[in-house]
Amino acid sequence: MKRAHRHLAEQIRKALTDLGIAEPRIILEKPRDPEHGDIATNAAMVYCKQLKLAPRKLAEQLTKRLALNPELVQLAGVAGPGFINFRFADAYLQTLVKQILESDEHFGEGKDLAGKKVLIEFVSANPSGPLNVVSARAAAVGDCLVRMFRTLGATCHSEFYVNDAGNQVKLLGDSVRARYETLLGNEIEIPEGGYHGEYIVEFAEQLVDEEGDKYSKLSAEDASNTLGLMAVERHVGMQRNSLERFRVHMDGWFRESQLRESRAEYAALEELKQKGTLYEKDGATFLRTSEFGDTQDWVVITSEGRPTYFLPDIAYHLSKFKRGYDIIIDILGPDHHSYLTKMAAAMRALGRDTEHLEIILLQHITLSRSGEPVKMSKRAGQMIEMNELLDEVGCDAARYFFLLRRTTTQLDFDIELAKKQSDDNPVFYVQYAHARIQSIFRKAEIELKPEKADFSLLNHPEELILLRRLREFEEVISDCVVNRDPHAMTVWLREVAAQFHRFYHHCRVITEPEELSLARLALCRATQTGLKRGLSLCGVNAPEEM
RNA sequence: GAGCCUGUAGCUCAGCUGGAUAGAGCAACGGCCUUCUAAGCCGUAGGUCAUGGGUUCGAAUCCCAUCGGGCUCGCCA
Repeated sequence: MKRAHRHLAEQIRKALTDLGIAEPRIILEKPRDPEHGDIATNAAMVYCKQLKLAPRKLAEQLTKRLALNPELVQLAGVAGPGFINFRFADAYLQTLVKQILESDEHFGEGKDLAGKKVLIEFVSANPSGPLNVVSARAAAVGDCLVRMFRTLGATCHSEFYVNDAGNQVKLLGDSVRARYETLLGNEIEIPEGGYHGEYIVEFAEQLVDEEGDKYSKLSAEDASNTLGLMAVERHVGMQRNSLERFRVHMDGWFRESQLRESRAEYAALEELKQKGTLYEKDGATFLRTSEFGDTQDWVVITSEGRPTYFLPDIAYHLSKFKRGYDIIIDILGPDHHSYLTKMAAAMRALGRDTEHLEIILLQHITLSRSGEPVKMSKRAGQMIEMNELLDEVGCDAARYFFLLRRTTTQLDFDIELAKKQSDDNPVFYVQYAHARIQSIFRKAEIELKPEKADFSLLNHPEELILLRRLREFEEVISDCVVNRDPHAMTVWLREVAAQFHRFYHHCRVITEPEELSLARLALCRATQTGLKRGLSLCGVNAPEEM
């Protein structure tokens, strides 16, 4: 669907070469003002100095040398400081309908990243409780990126890292045991830094109901260990369920405990030692991260001889490198920004090429109701669970809202707006366009026969604008993947929906003559395919009725 | 003190790998339903792109400084 662009680039390159420019770099862009055309090149401004010509003069000379295929693009003139503008041929745009109908559910698929292996790690919440809304944005963004990478042909693996080892599991076990014993009449305090959530109480109640005082008979340490591991499994299960409900499937659940069983963290430590990047100070072992781009060194083994969390994390990332991915992406919260330089430094210390390691710092969300902020505090246990959000606004609205902003900006999620079934709710606006198209098909008593349709009848300005939008779909996917940010898809969806509504208003679909109806029905189907595919990349349903 | 993100219309934000007269959605105001879903469409109004410098043919976009907002700087995870 880039035939016109390829053709233009080729012609401009040839013209520049003829004028004596060796290996010119051609930039084609979309003019901001559609009046100027569909495609523009700044080639004349870039190369005018080299050829000692005024930019407009060079532009004139270039246009004379272009042998354009009128079925694809037409010259729209030289304008401004020296832009050369082009316009798509109507015939070219009209053939897109046929292409989209033929691609159908594969519309947008490409091969740009064929053969590439990509790993995206996201959410990776601690198994200390159910998922809360803080993880939901990462789930939505991460999953969309996975879908988009795959659409461009990459092999993409989604992964959740489970911190099911170390100190916090002990704290979790102690917290469960405290609740459990208290229920049995033997009051025990929840330890400092322990977990106070209601879900711990529920778990303890369940244990008492089903297994009585079984765990009281164990030593305190054994009971804590056992209960801690049981709680971890329970929470991982809850988290998996929440994610599946959110239409997020993780291909892998990487367990820290397994890393530790194979003593991978010590293997990594040994490797660091061999590279001469470790040193002892005050009884602790430090990694010289400052020599590899960080502002300071970090402890990997405490003076008590325990690994810090950093060491297994290094081992985990080393495993990512060893698994042979071309692109490794971590999606983390903004509070982990120090992690970026820290982990990259550690990988460099191990001689790894960190060009392949990318960390997306996804900014926080705030919740509000009709503009009033909703207070959330992890400490005070006022954290809203992901399931509660899904209960209240549903999966479609939740996923779409989390994609509405760039990953680098904070996002305010208005719960009341997400629930509203009206035009100020962006997800309904787009879904409505899709449903509206379906209702046309319900009404039309003509069978869609694209092979017989005469697409040259689609020459109303609103039809041609709609076609221009649909043509952009592949570019939008590509932009999202390149920028590692799916939000542009929501912008495109809104624009396609808006243009469809405009078309709908100006052009009657079910009409006379029948040839025109057929062509317009085909355009409707193509639009519907675009909306459906775009929504699907966002993980949002495209309803046929609303 | 050091670092990361951010500042564009009344509100929420696009545009940021430099291009032409800075856009959209809400909210406001005025129109459009005997016709395929009015959950829609059309129009009006709304701007010191935080501020000051720099880079160049050209800066909301890149660089520097200043100011405002959010976050982080542990031998916790």
